[in-house]
Amino acid sequence: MPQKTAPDSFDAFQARLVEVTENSPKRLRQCADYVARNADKIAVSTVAEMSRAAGVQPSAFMRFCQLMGYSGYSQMQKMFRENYDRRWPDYTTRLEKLRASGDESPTALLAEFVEAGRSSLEMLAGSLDARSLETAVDKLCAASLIHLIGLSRAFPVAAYLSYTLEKMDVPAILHDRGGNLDHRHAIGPGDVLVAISFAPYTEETLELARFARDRNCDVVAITDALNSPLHGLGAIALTVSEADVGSFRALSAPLTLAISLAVAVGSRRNEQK
Amino acid sequence: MPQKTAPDSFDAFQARLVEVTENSPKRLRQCADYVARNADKIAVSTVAEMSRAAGVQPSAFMRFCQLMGYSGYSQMQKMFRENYDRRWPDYTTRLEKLRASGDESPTALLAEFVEAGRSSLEMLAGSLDARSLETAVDKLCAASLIHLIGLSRAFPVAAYLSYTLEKMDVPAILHDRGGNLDHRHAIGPGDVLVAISFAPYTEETLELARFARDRNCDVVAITDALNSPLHGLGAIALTVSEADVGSFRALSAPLTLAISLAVAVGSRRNEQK
DNA sequence: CATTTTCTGGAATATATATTCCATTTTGAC
DNA sequence: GTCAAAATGGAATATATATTCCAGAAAATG
Repeated sequence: MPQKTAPDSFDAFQARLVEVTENSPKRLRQCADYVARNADKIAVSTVAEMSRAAGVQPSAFMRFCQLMGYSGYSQMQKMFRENYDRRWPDYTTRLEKLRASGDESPTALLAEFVEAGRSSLEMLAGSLDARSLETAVDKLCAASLIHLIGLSRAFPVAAYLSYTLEKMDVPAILHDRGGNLDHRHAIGPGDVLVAISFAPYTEETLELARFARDRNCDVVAITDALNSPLHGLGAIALTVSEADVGSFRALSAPLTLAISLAVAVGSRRNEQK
Repeated sequence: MPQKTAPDSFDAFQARLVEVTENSPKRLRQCADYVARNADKIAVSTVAEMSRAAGVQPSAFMRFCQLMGYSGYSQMQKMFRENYDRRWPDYTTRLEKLRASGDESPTALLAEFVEAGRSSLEMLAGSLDARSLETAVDKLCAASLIHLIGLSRAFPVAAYLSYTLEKMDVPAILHDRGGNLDHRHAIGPGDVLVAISFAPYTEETLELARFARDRNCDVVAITDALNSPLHGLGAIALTVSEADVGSFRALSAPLTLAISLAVAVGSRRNEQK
């Protein structure tokens, strides 16, 4: 099986990995998938550690190494140790370099956004009100149907919530205005609306939130500032601010909040069943 | 002398190293000097290799380790391997621990996702290939029309790209499969496709990428692992991996990459006008 | 459904590597 | 220069780790 010559560069390794993944039995593919995500760990880990992390037996991992064209784990690891040098420089120096390379370059820009994202996440962890989060989870667990709305810049957050909830078998509907169709009358008693909006606040989102409130449905708001109009509706507000680069903002913090919310709700609901 | 507790951080290690160097016999100092210059090699080398490189016997190197406060080379190496990469103790096991300890509160979960997001961003800055990013920006600046596709979990990223590009007056179309309508024949010569997909890779995304390639359009791929099928298409690949919590992943890193890309393209195009 | 082939897990073994030990050499003090 | 103390190198041993092997399970084939 391991007729081909062993990949001796990172690129060759990558190419072979793609081939291998295509049609391989379950365990081998598990190895390939794990390795694809964690290739850098090979240099400093034992087969035992790698196989455990990949969720397979050491012997299965050995077979994977052979499939990749190596005589065994040791030979594969050797390749990584030899190429290990400057491939993954440490974060701080890398970031400085990225920034130094001129304001307008894409890498400098990336460095800025990475920094902004990191500090936004820090703020999120530090300042989100734990009690509001608890309440939001409680309400969403009790809901018969969860409605989601988020337009313009907030749309990716709403879409991701929709994806995650569906994956966890939690009934949820995304009001995405596709075809300019309205589904507001699907909002019934016992339902909860999650409304997501950042400045400048989309009127349609606010309006749906008002509609839900008038029908005595709870509203959970994911928004960006204390003066957001969503606060005025008596919504359970989760406030999350995102640092900006120039006038642009990534969505790291709101998305992280969203997935935490979804997973918390999903796992609690599935336990109750 | 080696009664002190073993240094468990790089700084502590360094401090101890200085002490040790001061008044030590010849061979031990040789070890200290070599290690001072090549500390990073410890994680991936054996005692034999280290001692040979330092010009001493393995046994001398062992004595050096003990002088440093460790029980032996293995313990010292362990410290370096653990600090080698900050995302180590992987999140799956941490979540298991968290669950085992009964702390299943949404706040704890949020903390996990925040941590995962922060380290993903760190990885993004540390490992993204600057040249690929440059090439991607060049191609996208030259494109007459930019096509975007990303389905399932990748959809929020595609949607956000679409939003940002439009805001910056860059002509772009999101192939979102709404109404199950296809728009592939809108892809013309001189256009570029940005295909976004994460495991498990969506067949429709791959297919559109193949279609674009067959029409001689460049494809920029935002994907998550080395074995992504998008690599096989000769696409300009931007690989970004996201740490997971349990089996869930937020999108902080891919989204940050996406907005950097969009802003870089947008501002360069607007300059050129 | 029976039969062959492939795949899998775990235990047994081989190998590499770390670690200790001790005879010999060097160093420093008187 | 002699003696004691410290340092050194290399061989012997212990330990960790990789690797192989095989019996049983699962899939594929006819």
